[in-house]
Amino acid sequence: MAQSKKRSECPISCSLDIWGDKWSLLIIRDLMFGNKCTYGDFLKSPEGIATNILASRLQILEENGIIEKLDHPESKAKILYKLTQKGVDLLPILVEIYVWSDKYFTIPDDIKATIKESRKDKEGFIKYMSEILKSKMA
Amino acid sequence: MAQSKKRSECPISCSLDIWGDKWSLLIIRDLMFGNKCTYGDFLKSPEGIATNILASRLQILEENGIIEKLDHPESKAKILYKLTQKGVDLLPILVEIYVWSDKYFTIPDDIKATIKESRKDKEGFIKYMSEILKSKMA
DNA sequence: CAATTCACTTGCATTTTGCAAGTTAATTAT
DNA sequence: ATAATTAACTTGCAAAATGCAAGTGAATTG
Repeated sequence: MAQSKKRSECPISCSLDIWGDKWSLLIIRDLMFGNKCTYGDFLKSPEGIATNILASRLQILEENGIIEKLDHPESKAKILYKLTQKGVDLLPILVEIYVWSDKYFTIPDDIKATIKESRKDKEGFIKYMSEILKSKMA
Repeated sequence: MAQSKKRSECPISCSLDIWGDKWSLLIIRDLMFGNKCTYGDFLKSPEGIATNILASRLQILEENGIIEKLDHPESKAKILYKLTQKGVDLLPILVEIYVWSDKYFTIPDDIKATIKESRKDKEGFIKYMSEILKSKMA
């Protein structure tokens, strides 16, 4: 089920082999900014990912070391998904996607404010967010 | 054939609706860094995109204002594809993908050198590359 | 003016996606 | 204690997207 084989040695291509689809970065977005960390959380996102697709993406992301599965502190029935450092390091990419979107799309106001924030001091924002995400990392 | 409808108002989601697949960013990479600008050029890239997929992606990218089609100065049989400003503005995203890849993949040496370059002065590199790309813009 | 190049298009098999309906273990409600 | 609910998946199947090979037609080259 893993990402079968890479198409070339190109870093862009290798990256897309892992998370270059319509869903993976949304899961990562949810983990980064959405305060979501369970299977059920991801299902609730407005895009409406199908359950089987979610399971398959989570597996690929885990196999590639972007996320990991942990026991949920509240319940044995739940699984806690979290970003690894490799996953957290995708943050600058997501930030640049936000910045690009901000230039070319109409963006919901709350997100727009955060983007504006991040643009003022991109490095600072990324460091700040990374710290928050790391602190969530058990 | 256009990107039918957006899944949510989220900028990440809207962005992925346009170029969130395994091929679009490779075409954009070729236009940015590969000195490629024709249909035949894109076909020659090592990943081996199928002709019908290439046609479909080019159409979607054009419909979304990322690229445009121009008469090729050398021949009426050729079409010149180029990035619009909206396309050029994807550069920071590509750069961050390179930077991430550099940390987690083994990267071909020539690309590695350019990434190292870009990391030294990210803003400068992006400005410099943008100028080059703009100058290619007829 | 015949062969080649260029940018596609078409047909079809394979793969992936999307949807609905399970399944199983853990938890909560009675 | 047990019944209903929740959580994280899995399964089956239809629909859509992808990949491959073989065209097509206009422009260009030999």
